Formats: sequence, structure tokens, C-alpha cells
Amino acid sequence: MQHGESHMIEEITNQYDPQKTEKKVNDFWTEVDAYSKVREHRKGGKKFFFVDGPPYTTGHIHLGTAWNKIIKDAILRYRSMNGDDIIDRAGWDMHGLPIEVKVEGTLGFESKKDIEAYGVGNFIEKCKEFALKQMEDMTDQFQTLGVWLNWKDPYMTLRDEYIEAAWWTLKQAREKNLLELGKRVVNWCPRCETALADSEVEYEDRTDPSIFVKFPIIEEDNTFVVIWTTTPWTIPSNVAVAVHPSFEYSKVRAVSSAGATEILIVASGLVEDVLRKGRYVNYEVLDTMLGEDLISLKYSSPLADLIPRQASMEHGIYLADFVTAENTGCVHIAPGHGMDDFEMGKKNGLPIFCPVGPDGSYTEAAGEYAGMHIREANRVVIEDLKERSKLLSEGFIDHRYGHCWRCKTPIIYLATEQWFIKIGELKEQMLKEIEQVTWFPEWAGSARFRDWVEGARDWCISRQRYWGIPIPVWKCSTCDSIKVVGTKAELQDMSRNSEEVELHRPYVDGIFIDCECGGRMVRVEDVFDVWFDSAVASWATLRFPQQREDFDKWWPADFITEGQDQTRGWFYSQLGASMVAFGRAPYKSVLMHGFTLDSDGRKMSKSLGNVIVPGDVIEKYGADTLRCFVLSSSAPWEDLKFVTGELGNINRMLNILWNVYRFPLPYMVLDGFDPSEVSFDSVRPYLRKEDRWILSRAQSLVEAVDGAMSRCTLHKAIRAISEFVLEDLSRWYIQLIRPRTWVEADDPDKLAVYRVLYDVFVLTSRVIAPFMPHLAEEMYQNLVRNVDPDAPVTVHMSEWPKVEESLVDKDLEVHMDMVRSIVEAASNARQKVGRKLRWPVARIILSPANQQAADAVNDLGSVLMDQTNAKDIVLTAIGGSWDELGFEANPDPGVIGPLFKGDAGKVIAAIRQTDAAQLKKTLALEDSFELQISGATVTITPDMVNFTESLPEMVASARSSAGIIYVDAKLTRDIESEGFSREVIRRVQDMRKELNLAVDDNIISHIQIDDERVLDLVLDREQFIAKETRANVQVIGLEVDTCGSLEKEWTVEGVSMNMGISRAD
RNA sequence: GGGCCCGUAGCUUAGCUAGGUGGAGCGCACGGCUGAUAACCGUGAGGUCCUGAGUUCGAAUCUCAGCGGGCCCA
Repeated sequence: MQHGESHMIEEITNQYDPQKTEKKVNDFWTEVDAYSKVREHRKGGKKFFFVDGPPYTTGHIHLGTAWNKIIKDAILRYRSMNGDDIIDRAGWDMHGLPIEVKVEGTLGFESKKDIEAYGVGNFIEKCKEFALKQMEDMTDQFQTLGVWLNWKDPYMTLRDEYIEAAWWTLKQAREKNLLELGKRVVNWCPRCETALADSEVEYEDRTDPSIFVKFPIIEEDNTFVVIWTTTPWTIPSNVAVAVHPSFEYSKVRAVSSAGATEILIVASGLVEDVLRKGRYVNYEVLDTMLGEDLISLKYSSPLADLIPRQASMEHGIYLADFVTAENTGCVHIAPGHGMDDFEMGKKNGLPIFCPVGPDGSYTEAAGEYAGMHIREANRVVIEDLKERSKLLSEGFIDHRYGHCWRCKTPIIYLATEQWFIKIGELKEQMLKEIEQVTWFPEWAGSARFRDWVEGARDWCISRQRYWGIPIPVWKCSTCDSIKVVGTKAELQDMSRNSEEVELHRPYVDGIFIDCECGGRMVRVEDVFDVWFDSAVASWATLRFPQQREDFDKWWPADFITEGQDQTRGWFYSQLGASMVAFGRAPYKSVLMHGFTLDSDGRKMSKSLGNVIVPGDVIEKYGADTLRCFVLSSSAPWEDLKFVTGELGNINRMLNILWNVYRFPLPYMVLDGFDPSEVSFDSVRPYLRKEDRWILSRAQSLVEAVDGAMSRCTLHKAIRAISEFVLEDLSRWYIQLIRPRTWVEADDPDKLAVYRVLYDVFVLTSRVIAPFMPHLAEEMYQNLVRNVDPDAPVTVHMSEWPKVEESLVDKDLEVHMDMVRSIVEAASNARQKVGRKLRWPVARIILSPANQQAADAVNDLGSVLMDQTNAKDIVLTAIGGSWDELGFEANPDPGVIGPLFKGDAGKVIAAIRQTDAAQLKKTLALEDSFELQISGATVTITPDMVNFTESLPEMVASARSSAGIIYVDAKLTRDIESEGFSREVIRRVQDMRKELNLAVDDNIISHIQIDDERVLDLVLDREQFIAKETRANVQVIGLEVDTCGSLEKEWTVEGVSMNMGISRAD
């Protein structure tokens, strides 16, 4: 962007070409390092600490992540222009199962054993390489959206400095006694062989067995308690049965079709259902009792002969409130395989029997089942139950079931030893902290997040995997005491090892600490749940605990924004970790945004094949269009339906803005307009009403955008801009000022327009900058930087416009609104009377609806006359009628008939012949009228006649909010002359265009008109035509040789005209 | 099954907080304009305001129940 000696605005000739513009602008930003300069420029301003929710490094962005970053970018650009000093390191979530699973896939691995064989070190290197590559790809993709974040120095969860933040946090948990090693039932993926957090479990539909099983009651012959389960593989782990204390249960004698009988215990209300399932043909209720009466019963395992432990164990019936009146009302309890089961087991001192290993295979404790995988076990267990006549029914059920979020394997529940953060002890404080945060929308915090936190359980943070932050717990193999290490330096110190060490597995596993007991401390093998990684982002991004200074100055975050799924994710994990570390929320305000859905409102997913790739949209419409689309189509917190057709709409708005901006440039360039020479003050005396109006509207726009930004209603900001561009600038102001830009002399009226347009455009480029950063830059560089090379290097460094009260005139805005509605109505009326806008009308008449409308006409009469192409404007009294209106008297035969009987016909005819205006007036004044009919006088009263208004010849009317408008389209010679002249001018202009002439080229024109009367009318305005078409030589006549470089025949209002024009040299 | 959110013209939506005759844009039909011109403007048709009940003189708006969609949970 070099400039010559003269600093001038440049003409732009091309169409709006977003690809070209955006490429040019992006290159420019890179070339001058615009991002860094802008951030540097605001150093020392009001601090704004933004934390980027780190996307997982999958390698490709999708519409949701694009939307997310676009929201962030728009808000940050706005804050920066408002003077804020911003921290905005981009973040990347790079550890965890997704990448492990991907890398396993590329290496063809199937289980953890393959990884161990390959070498953990090698495996980790692959994961790291993979994550870094994906991060680079995604960075490029985000940058094509025009998103400015600190891409050069992002925070990455795989960096040692980041890992230390997690370590330090865990150490806080230990010191505050919030860290616990406990045996709990956790979500477990048997393929990945690791625990999963609740948030890593995905619920999907799945078909599972649905079986009813009979557990034989001890000491009661042929008696069974019936349970239902969808997981036959957990029957070998059964320890108890739960019943509801206050349900009624029945003991029934059931008869099978073969005539055999059995005594079954189920909830009374479910007896029929259960017996139908078991295909019993008859039954008899022997006894009923409450659940609490059943607890004395003992039963034996149906598989006792296959599993020694089951044979030796006592099985009882216990009470639980979670039992529902469904299936049998008796619930199979396996404390090793269910959360509720586990809790119940602990409460009642039951054995936590869990004969299933990490890989999903039964252990030796499972007796005959040892070594079998639970996947096969369902079938085998069902067979075994059948053989033992303990299966009452088998079938299948479709239900929602949890799956591993990455490998999609159905999860199981396993009782294992895991590390937990005791959320239970923090919950009350967390709920209090939620109230301290400003939520957009309010209910995201007060309802949604609050509900989630209220139901939160202790957080299982350990994973039995490789690619993650190693849990910094060292345990003595001799005395079992543990140490939690907070930093790398601490580790080096404790291990008396000054060598550089990478904090990942397996390297960190090779470091040992001497225990006080003389034993050796070894790191526990687990890594962190990845959600713990991102949970510490707000201080890790400030490089805490390595350095404290930035933390003290900046933390906590002023603002974060993520999708609604992060309620249970990052909003939660951050809050939890921050409560542990600092006892307060890590963010001050949160915007929760929605999800992107396809045009049918379904969520976008690969399996549905309805995913839209941001890159494709950018290729077709450009990034600015995509940005405006996602920002404008709904409130941020609502879901975004992606309807391709709407993109065209937005694109059109940008195109119009481009055309509006482009329109005056040729004239300004031609006139050598230099905004640094023509000050606003110098043109102030020459401002017209419409100039003051557009300046006021521009101020109102700033006010509207400010209001929207303060409420995070970004869609309203874009809509206000769109309204301003389309309605105020394109459809109105530009139309009003067009003729003023064609004036050739150095006219102060023209300079005033230039100056106003210039100021409005510069303001517009600033106002759109947060949302359409490329287009804004393009306008700014031309309008501002080409004029003043000392101006800030980019529009994004400029100041956000402050509303200038001196330019605001709300009355004028209201008046202009009125005038616009009058013009619309006039145009409507013209259409009715068949008069084109090109033909002037003698006058328009307004019967104003209120004082404001009357004021508007007085205030803006010239604008009104101009836009309606009217020679005069007539205003009636407010609410009054136009005195030239005629009236028609319509006799009411329903009233007249009965009264005048045989004379009725004559009366009616006479009323029709009477002067309606006179009749109306008299009736109004005297309540009666003496009417002459043949030889007699009759008295007419107001109820006998209705009046309707009638319009004079060639007058049409239309209603508007300002009142009723009448257009008087009667022709006069002068009007006809002007009409035909304009028709001629229009055609010549059209031909000029066809010849591609420059606006200031002169022409020679020959015009032959086939109608003497019309020729005469046109000749009345010969000079005017020549001037408007820039004709040096112009011949108009009946017989003219229409030679020229372009010749055309036209038919104007039925009259044939031949025209020939050439460029004059 | 539960919590929160959403449901307005063929499509995208405003209006809902504070109840008083439902507004736009796209698309469609017709017309206009023509020195922004592969642009622009006007007019018209098009609505069970998801359904049902309630509160009220009056409900798109408030309440309840249901239906459909989204996110999250069970």
C-alpha cells in the first residue's frame, strides 16, 4: 500500500470481490504485522483478560468452532477499539484419548499391549507430532476467518509450563485435603482400558438383551424373586436385590403351559406383565407384603455352581428408594458394576465383588467364566441361566446407553481405585461463585449451570493411559506414603536430579524420590483426565506458577465464551479447578453460545453427512459474509440453523455496502477532493437537512451497536449495521444526493456532500471493523491511509467512534421517517394512476395524521418534492380532508323505501342528482335537507344518505403512517415537455453506458422524432437535454440522419425515436 | 424420565421482559428506476403466531398440560 506524493483517495472500479479483497487484506496484515501492532498500541489500557477455550487438535475446524472463534474475534476487536489492553493467547487441547486413538489407528494397534510393545516413548512422540501438525493446520484455517488471537504464542497443554500448572493445582488439592484415592465405580472403557469422566460418556441408542431372571429363595421351596436386567454379564457379580420399602409386593403361584407351578415374588402392580413375559397361563396370589417385609429373605445365585465365590457369599434383599415400579420392582444389585449398587453395597456392608478386569475380561474370581470377555458373556450367561431354569424371559430392548466418546465402545461400570477431587466439599461455594459471574444469557448460569453443579459428583481425574499430563503423585513402595509434586523444579529437587527432564510419560516415570522411611517413591502410573488440562487454562495461559506477576495483574478472566455443551465441560471443569486452587471463579463473565444445526434443525454430524465446512463457504462468499451470517442470524445463545440461502442475503448486504462506498469515488477523484483540505467545519454552513440526517443516523448506529455489544446481542449489532447500510445509505441518502455529485463546478453544496459521505464512510469502516474486518480494512486504507499516511496503520487500531451528541437530531430522524413513508405512498398512488416517476406531477397533497407529519413536511419539503418528483406540495389541516375532494351521495334504499313507498325511486334518483357537497354540508348543519322531486318537496335526513369521497380526475390516493396522500397527475404542456425530455435523456444515457463512455466524456447526438407534437415538446427543453447528456452537438428534428458510433431505435410512449450518438473528441 | 432453551408466512426471522389491530428480508407475481447498472426501488399475494386448556374485557406475549427440535443429564 504505497502512495505517490499526492495523498489521494483512489477510485475503485471493480465489483465486490471478497476473495480478492480478503487475500489482499490478509497479506497486508501479515506484512505490517498488524495484529501485534494493535495489541502493542493498547498496552497500558484497561486490562481485558480473555481465555480462549482450547479446541481439541482434530486437524480441521467445523462450523461450530468457526462460529465460536468469530464471536470471540468480534468481541475482542470491539474491546480493543475501545481501548482495552488484551491478553488473548489462542489455546490448544492436545492430550488425551482422541489423539491416542487416532495414532493407534495409524499404527494398526488394537489394545494397550500393542502400545507397550511399541514403546511408550515412541508412542508419545507420535502423539506429540500428530497434535502439533493438527494445530498448525487448524491455525491456518482459523486465520482465513480473519480471527485475531495470539496465534504466535498460543498456550498448548502439552508444554511443560502448562503441565506445571496442572501439577501445581493438584498439589493445592492435596494440601487442602480435596484429593482422594478411593475405590469407586467409574465409567470404564474396556477398549481404551481406562476410566472415563461423566463428561466423556456419550449416550447413543443401542440394542441390548432384556432378561428376567429368577433368583431362588433359600428355605422356601420353588420360590423365586424375579429381577430384570439389560446386562446379563453382571449376573455373575450379583450380590443383592433391592426393593422399594413402600411398594406392595405379591407372592404368586404361577402355572406354566406345561402345568408346572412356581412361586414368584414381584411388585404387585407388575404381576400381570411379568407373568405374560414368562408365558405363564394362570396364577394365584398367595400373599401380599410391603418391600420392607422382604428383607428377611435370603436367596442364592442362579450361577452358584459356576462361580465358587457366588456359592460362598450370602445374598440378601435390601431397601432402596431408587427402585422404580417398572419391570419387576426388584433390582439386581452388583456393587462392582453400578453407581447406585456400589453406594448401596457400601451402606449395607456388602462385598464389592468385581470379577472383571480392565480389559473387560473376567478374572479368576469369576470361576468358570474366567478369561471370557464380557462381550461374549451375555450370550453364555443367558444360556447358563436357561439350562438352570432360572431364565423367566429373554428379549431385546432399544435404549440409550453410554459409549466411550472417542472409540464408541459401550462403556461398563467398574469398581476401581481412582483419584478424585472432592467436588462434594466444594459444591456450596461453587454455587455461590456462580452468582458472582455475569452470564449471557442470564439463565445459562442461574438455571442451567446451577442445575448441573447441584447434581455434580466427585470428579474422577485419573486415567490409565499414556498421552496426557502425568499425575504428579509419587508413592512409596515400602510405606505407601505419598507426595504430590507441584513443579518441575520441585521434582528435580526432591529427586536430586538436575538434569533436564520432559514431564511426559515415560520419562517422568523414570524419576524416583527417596522416601523418609528409606524406601523409594515411584510415580503412580495414571495420567490426568484431559478435562483437567483445560480446567487450569486461566492460570496456565498466564504462565502461572512459573511466574506470578501476570497472574496477580490479570487473573481472573474478564470474559470467556463457549458452546452450551461446555456447561458440563469447560465452564464446570474450570470452576472446579479454580475452587481448588484459589477458592473463587476463574472468570467474571461468560457468554454461552448455541450449536450449529443443518437447515432442517438437525445437528451436524459426519454420520448424517450434513456437515458444512467453513472453507467451502469462504470460497464461495468470503469470510466477512460467513462472519456476518453466523453473528446475525440469531442471538448467540440460540442454535444456529445453517441455511445456505441466507448467506446470499448477507452477501448482498456487503455488496451493497461496497457499491455505496464505490459510488462517489469517481466524482471525488475527478474533482480532486482532499478531505484533509475540506474540513467539516468549512462545509457546515452548506449542509442540507438530509446531510444532517445521515450524520445523525450514523451516530444512532454507533449507539445501537454499543447497546448491543454491552448485552452480547451481536445479532442486533449486525442487524443495525445492515439496516443503516441498506435503508439509510443505499436506499435513501445516496438517492437524495446523487444530483449534487454531478455538479461540475466547485460547488460548496457538492463539497458538503463529499465531506459528509467521507465522514460517514470512515465511521462506517470503524463500526463494521469488529464484524467484517476485511471490508472495513479495505475501506479504511483507501479513505484514511491514502489521505493521511500518519494515520494508524490499520482500522483495527483506530478508536471506536464515540457518539457525538452535537450531530444527533432525533426529531430530524423522525421527520425523515415520515417523509420516507409519504414518498412510498406517493409512489403507490402514482402506480394507481399510471404515472411513472420520470414524469413530474403537478402537486401532491397530504392530509397529515398528526402534528409530527405536518412538521416533517414543513421541515423536509424540498426532499419530499424532490423524491416524489412533484412541482408543489399541499398540506391540509391535521386530520382534515382535502377541499378538492368530491363526494358521492349514496341513498340508502333500506331507509327511504319504507318511508316514501311509491315515490322512493324518485327520491333516490333526485338524491343522486343533487350536488353532493351541498347536501352533505346542509345535512351536517341542519340535520335535514329539502329535496325537490317532480312537483313536491320532501325532507331528507342524514340517516337516508351515506357519503363516500370521490377523487378528482387524474388523482390517486394512498395511505401512509404520516396520513393520506393524494397525487395530482393532471398533465400540462410543461409537465409533458419535461416527461418526454427525461425519456429522451434516459435513452441517451443508456447509449452512453453501452458505449462505455467516461462520465465526463462529451458526445455528438442526433435524435429523430416521428411525432410533431412530441418533437415540439422535446424542443422546449433542448438545452436541458444537451446539458444532461453532455452533448456538444445535438440535432433534434423530424427528419434527422441519426448517424453515430451507436444508433438505436426506441419507442417512447408509443412514439418512435431514432437516436445516434458518438463521442466528441 | 429430568433440567434448561427454542417453536411466528414456503424459507430465515422481529415482536414476548412491562398483554391492546402481528412487522421485515428471501423466494413468488406485477410494476418502476437507470451516471451504484451482472446493481437498485415500489406494489401485491402469502399467517390455525406448534396444539389444547386457563387467567383476562382482551393472549403471539402470562400460567398449565401436551407435541416437535436442540444441549445436557438419568
